[in-house]
Amino acid sequence: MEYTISKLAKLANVSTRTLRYYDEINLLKPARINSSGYRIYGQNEVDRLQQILFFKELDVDLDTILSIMNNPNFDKQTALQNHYSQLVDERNRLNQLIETIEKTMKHERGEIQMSNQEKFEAFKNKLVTENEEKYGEEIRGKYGVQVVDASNKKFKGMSEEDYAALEKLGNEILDLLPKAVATGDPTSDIAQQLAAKHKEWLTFTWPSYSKEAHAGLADMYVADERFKAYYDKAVDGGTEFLRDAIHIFIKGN
Amino acid sequence: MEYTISKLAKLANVSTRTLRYYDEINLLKPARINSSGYRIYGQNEVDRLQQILFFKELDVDLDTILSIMNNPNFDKQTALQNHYSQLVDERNRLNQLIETIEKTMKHERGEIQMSNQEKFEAFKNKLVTENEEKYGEEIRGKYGVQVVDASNKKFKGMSEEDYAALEKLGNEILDLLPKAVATGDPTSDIAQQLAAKHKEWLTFTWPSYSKEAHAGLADMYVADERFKAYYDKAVDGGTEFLRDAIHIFIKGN
DNA sequence: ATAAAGGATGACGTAACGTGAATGTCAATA
DNA sequence: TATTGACATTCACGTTACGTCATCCTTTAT
Repeated sequence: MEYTISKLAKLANVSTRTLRYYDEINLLKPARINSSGYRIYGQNEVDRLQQILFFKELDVDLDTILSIMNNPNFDKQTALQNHYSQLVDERNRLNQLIETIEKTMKHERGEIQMSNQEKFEAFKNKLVTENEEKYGEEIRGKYGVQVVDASNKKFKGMSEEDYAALEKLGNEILDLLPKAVATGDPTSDIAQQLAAKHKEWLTFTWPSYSKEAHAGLADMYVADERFKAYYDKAVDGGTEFLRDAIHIFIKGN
Repeated sequence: MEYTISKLAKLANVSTRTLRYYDEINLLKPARINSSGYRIYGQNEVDRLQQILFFKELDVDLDTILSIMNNPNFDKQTALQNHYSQLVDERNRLNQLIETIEKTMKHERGEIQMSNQEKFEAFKNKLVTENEEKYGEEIRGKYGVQVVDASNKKFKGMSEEDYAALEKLGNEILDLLPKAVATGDPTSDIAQQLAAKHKEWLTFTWPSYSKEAHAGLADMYVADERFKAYYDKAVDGGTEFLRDAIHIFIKGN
């Protein structure tokens, strides 16, 4: 059986360019050249190509393959051994890399976690501070001056306008809350408006808004007497209602 | 702290060519160029280079590193994830290769084993043939004509001179054996000379001499009545003595 | 007869530098 | 002060294993 270059290429699943290149570097010469200058390959060449591709599979470079195939006394066993060691080394290197990346990713996730945690704590402290400003000494006595001062510092970055807008939003929420509770339905338009406004208010100081965090905060309102007092002061049962409205809100958005 | 190109190169353990290349592809520009056209790097550049090298460690290509470093909103976590998957894939590929090589090596060792086994069988047959020539019909009856003929063919490659030399060695061994036995000591000089000569004789027809094979052959002499008869004919207890001498010989050589 | 398919030979491009060659600059020494 | 050696600069070619044109020739099918 004789093969033209493209027949052989298809047979072995390589490109014709590859075969011409192998010819060029004397790795695989055609059996003969016909009268039109076409490369013609025979069975020997097919076998040799199979051998070449076998070594290539093993990531042996062509130069080495050339040595292997041209030197009959070439110690194939030793060559394989060497290549084997290289591959194992390479695998070890990869394992190292993979481990490093795993650590890095874990570390970064940890940082994000920590940083979110930190932000959350700071945020909580800030709310405490605000409440404190409104309700005075009794809270300060409970949580100490240091915590409050530290949290104040963390949020000093805000501009006057931002702060004013934030205040406005806060007041709008307090205005809206009794009206929403009056509907008795957390899914009502006005209740959902309330939740939306709360989100707006929240994103003002919380850079990375997420539904989970929003829901968590809503739950925290109910669980923490200080916040409960703040919202319940506007209307009785206001905190629970706000929480329910928020939970419904995040499911629909 | 400012660094010239070679200072930074040494610090980061890269070549100056690498730094010039990074400059060329805008991956790492020097902080400034001094009046003589020298590249001057500062602390920022050191840090950036560390980052670059970190990614390089992870086998990220320079083009991607450039994107990562130039785009501050680049999602590092996702990038690492992607790269991580690639590395794992690559490791899987390597595992495949390693497994294939292991199989191949085992297979080839198997072939060598088999071929050695075959040679051993053939060798044994040859000795039988020689004995047969000396002791005639009774052995031929035991082992059949076919085996003998087949083994004869296998060893026809030997030249006249080789064969003569081999015969001479064989006779020398038979001459030496009674004298060695007379000393009563397998560690004696003459016994060890005997063993050495036996090795010489053996390597004549056995291309791949090994201590283990030599010892194995010695044991076989004692276990196989035909060989035992051959050596014991020269001197009583000669076979066992030869075996002991050989065992001692291979330990000292 | 003509067109499509397949063959051949250049020759450039790739990634990340290594390795000169030719030339300029700086600090120290005879 | 002149020189030397270390260090700097910019070309520019080489490396691997082909991919991808461009240009031209041969075979096969219609």
